[in-house]
Amino acid sequence: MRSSELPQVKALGLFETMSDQSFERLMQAAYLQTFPAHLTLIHEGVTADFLYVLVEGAVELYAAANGREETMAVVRPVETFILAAVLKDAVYLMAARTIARSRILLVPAADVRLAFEEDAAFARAIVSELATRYRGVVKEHKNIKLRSSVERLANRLIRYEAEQGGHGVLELPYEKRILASLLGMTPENLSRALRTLKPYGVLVSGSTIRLTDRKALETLAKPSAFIDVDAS
Amino acid sequence: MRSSELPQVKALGLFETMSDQSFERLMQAAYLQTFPAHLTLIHEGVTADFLYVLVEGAVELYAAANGREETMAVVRPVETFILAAVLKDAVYLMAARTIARSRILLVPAADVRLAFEEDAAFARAIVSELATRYRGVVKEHKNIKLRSSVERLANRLIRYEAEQGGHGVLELPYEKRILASLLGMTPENLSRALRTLKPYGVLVSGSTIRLTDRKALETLAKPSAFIDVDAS
DNA sequence: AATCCCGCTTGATTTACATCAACTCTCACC
DNA sequence: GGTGAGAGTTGATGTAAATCAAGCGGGATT
Repeated sequence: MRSSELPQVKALGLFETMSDQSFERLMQAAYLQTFPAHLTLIHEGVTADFLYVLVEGAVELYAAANGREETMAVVRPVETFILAAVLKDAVYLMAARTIARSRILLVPAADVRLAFEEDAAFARAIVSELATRYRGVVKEHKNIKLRSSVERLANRLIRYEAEQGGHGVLELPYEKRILASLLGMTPENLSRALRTLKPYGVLVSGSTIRLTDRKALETLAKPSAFIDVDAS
Repeated sequence: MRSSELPQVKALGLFETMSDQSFERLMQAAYLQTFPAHLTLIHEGVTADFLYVLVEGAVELYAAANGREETMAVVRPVETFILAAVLKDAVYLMAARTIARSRILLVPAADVRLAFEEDAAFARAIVSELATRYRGVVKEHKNIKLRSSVERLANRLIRYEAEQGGHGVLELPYEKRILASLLGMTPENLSRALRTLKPYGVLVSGSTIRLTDRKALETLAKPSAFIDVDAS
């Protein structure tokens, strides 16, 4: 694999500390591929053959049961996904599909496990990454169990606004129906929840949202470092 | 630390492959302590100073926000808890309290991180453990997002019955109010949910439950290897 | 420009679950 | 052996959110 995206991949927390040699070898086994939007990349229950690195685009991780389907997470570039299944040589617990046209690096699972054995720095990075992801899911789980849907939405808006520069404006990074599912609600309810937030200074115009009263919104949302913050 | 429980601890997936020397050193830094029931061991938001190994008893992991409090998991012997926080040298995301009188091994976090650096087998075991835990939370998250409370209860009963030998009888391993919170419902609703399961052969007598119609119960519960099974 | 499609919104209704309140039962404790 | 506290149950009621059903509006297709 040769490409201009390589430096971005190497810059990822997971890869940046590993030796250049190991990284080189790992990348030689990898494929960079472009997928159209709305293509299913991974099916639930299939053995994990690749570690995926999303270089460009957007990918939705989802799960289905009982005829229902819910979005579990949305992956944005540059980020890896389904690391745990690869390490355990197990079956994917979530399915994945592209939201938009995406450039994705596919690293064979066996090579990842080999590099883990041979490069101590990579092993350390993997542990750090896994622990962070673990904590991320725990936070998401707390989010669902402890907050109402309006509170979840409010906190999500606050987070997006901060990620996008903190200028009081935010752009929803994907369709509202996906956001709704991610927040554990129906599209209809997301629509209503946004209107509920209007008195708290949330002005919606399509996928652009302005927050004009942070104080009020935060009073409602009660953001918490133990639920909302991404890092560590 | 010297005690008759040491072999049980060494037998844990996390420790069994590590060198005797590293294990010895780790245990020398550790304390074995007995705590009474209903004692809070860990507060949310405090820096992780110890890796905990529950040797005997039962521990509830819970989280609070918005004046609400929910059980996130129940730890049973012999098992470790809050490994991710220890590895990241971060703050606990969940609080912990004993459900019953418990014997707990406290391993200083710094020693765990040191052993991780020095013992490659231990590093491997940690990755495996973390990945398994990660997948466990993902499953729990799917459980909450994709199933109704009655379905969650039905699957939980099926799981307990299997764990306890598959003889059609199971003992609830802790109080119903904790089970209710773990399943994301109120105690009142757990009570009612158990009654709605009566036509499916669920006979309740205190904390003892008999399952007399597995077929019917499974038809309702639709257990899934990607949500319910513990291993990998 | 007309048409279709699909995401989104809005309103009406239903449903699952929480809350509130009262009562029973068990068990620890004096 | 009586008393009180807390777990569990049951019933009545309230509420958040899902479902059902139209309709709107913007973008792609022809």
